[in-house]
Amino acid sequence: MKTPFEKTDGRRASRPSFEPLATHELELADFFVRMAGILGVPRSVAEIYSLLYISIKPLDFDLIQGRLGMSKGSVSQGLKFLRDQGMILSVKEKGSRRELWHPTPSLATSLVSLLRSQVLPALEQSAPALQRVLDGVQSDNASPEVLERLARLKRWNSRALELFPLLLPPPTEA
Amino acid sequence: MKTPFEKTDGRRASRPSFEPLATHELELADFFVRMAGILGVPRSVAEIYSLLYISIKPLDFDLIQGRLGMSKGSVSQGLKFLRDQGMILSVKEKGSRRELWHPTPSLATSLVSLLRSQVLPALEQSAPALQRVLDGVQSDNASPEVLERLARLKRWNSRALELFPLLLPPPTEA
DNA sequence: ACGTACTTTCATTAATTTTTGAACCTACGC
DNA sequence: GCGTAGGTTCAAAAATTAATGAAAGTACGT
Repeated sequence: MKTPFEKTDGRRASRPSFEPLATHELELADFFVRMAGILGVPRSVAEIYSLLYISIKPLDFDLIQGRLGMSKGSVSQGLKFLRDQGMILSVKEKGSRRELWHPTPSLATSLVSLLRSQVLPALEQSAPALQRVLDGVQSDNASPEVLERLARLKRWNSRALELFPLLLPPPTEA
Repeated sequence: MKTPFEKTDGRRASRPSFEPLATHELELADFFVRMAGILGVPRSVAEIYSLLYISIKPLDFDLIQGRLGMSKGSVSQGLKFLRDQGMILSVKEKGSRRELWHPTPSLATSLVSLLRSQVLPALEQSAPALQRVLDGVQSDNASPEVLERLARLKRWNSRALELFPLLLPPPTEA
């Protein structure tokens, strides 16, 4: 029987201990947490990304969990989110089934995909809705001012919808 | 003595009744709520703005509260938020101390101010933090790759910080 | 200058979001 | 093929954020 993480003093098999985060690691995490907050991404996800971002080598599940002191569930969900957004990639050492995670080369691309996934659906749903609002107002108590406001809103929405695919091409790259 | 809102049946002075929202009003509210959600602005605030946006004339506190069916506190805080962001303005009919609210002419300007208030503080705090992270990593276990990543991050941050005031001039206009 | 119409404040409650962890998969190395 | 390392799920708990409303200002019309 194998004790998975033998302490170096050899006294007893126990849960492995991980380095607590260093000052600069905490500070980078802060940065990512703040930025993520603006986009409504939970702190745990930002912390995971931050750790991978500042790490020399790809990191495995247990190390992430251990160093950040978070639950298995959070690590699993956080990695899933980052993976789905194309923000991280995994490699495997051969002979091990364990995945090792590292950030994708382009953070820019990642952020763009994140924005896209947040904003595009809202824009898309809005186009027909705004038209219906315009119709509703017209049959109602139409005032030139309000009509103009709403028309402008609709124009914006259309333009944004056209521009988006140009600025932020859908996932096609490594 | 004046009963401010006499019911039409004339039986008793009671709390006034307000029109429930029409379909197109609900739909516009939906739109604003969704957009606001992206920026982390609470639903109640978006609803208030939406109502003012689709209204022909400036609206008073009680009408907003009544038609949206929300508490005094929420209306007060919502109006405060929108006012602070420069998204709404008030007028007064003379002889009344009641404020009547309407959206500022430029929604573009408003949104920009909103973004500014969310993003700028984060960017500002980050600049020195990122420098400290770089220093920390250098003294630590410096790897060219990680250094490059962090340097790039810092460059981004600086550029964003420079660009922001150009794109989004601080509140100076009507 | 008073009284009250109108608004704000803020402690409490409600709603929502995030995290946890134990049970449950699943596929790989043996 | 079996046993388990490695990971996922998801219902429940914890944390965070938003809404409420009674009490407390404030300033305006008289």
